[in-house]
Amino acid sequence: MAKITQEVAKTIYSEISSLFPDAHCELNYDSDLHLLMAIMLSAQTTDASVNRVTKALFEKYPIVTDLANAELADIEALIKTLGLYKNKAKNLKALGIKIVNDFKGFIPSTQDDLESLPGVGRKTANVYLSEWHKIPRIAVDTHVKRVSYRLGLSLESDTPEKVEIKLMKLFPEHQWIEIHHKLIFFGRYFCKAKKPECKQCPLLKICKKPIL
DNA sequence: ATCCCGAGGG
DNA sequence: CCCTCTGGAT
Repeated sequence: MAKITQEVAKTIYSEISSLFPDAHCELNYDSDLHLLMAIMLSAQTTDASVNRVTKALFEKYPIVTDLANAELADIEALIKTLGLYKNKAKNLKALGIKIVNDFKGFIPSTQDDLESLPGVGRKTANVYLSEWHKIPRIAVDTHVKRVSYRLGLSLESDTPEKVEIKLMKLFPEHQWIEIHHKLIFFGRYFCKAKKPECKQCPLLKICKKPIL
């Protein structure tokens, strides 16, 4: 039973690798702080929308003390075109203050410390750790969750953390960082929520929920 | 379980 | 109009 699933995982890896050989993080950033900010802003929002506001945001707040001293209204104005912008603005400033006060101005590098920051949960911490520190993680977002369910790797009722654990058992650790990006690209551009490209999908035979 | 919450696509 | 987009806090 578990053996069969491992074979399936191998097929999935090979097929989506062919579709998206160079899947990668599509958020723009130029420092660890700015990466963390961009990931936080990307909640329930497309990366393209985030990239549209971060250029000006990063110019106004180059380092963490700038963010800690920011006027809330200024941050809000800069990210107003994003969903959930009031929460995100409040969290950004509070995150800056906490990093200055509790972490000597350095972005923390452990899961627990990252998740202690306002607006940073498991998913955001996972993305940050794998993207900046290259620590193997599989962040489960809406795309990964949907694709995993459709391909029969997880249940629809599974929490993101459960999906994450199942995927970590399925794929070897050295593939975690890239499989995360490949699943994202596959979900974003191919196995889309609304109009998935099922007719041309190389994984149609595996899929539990084909829409034809 | 519910709230937050704008842009883009269909 | 409706749904979706790399969620987190209460």
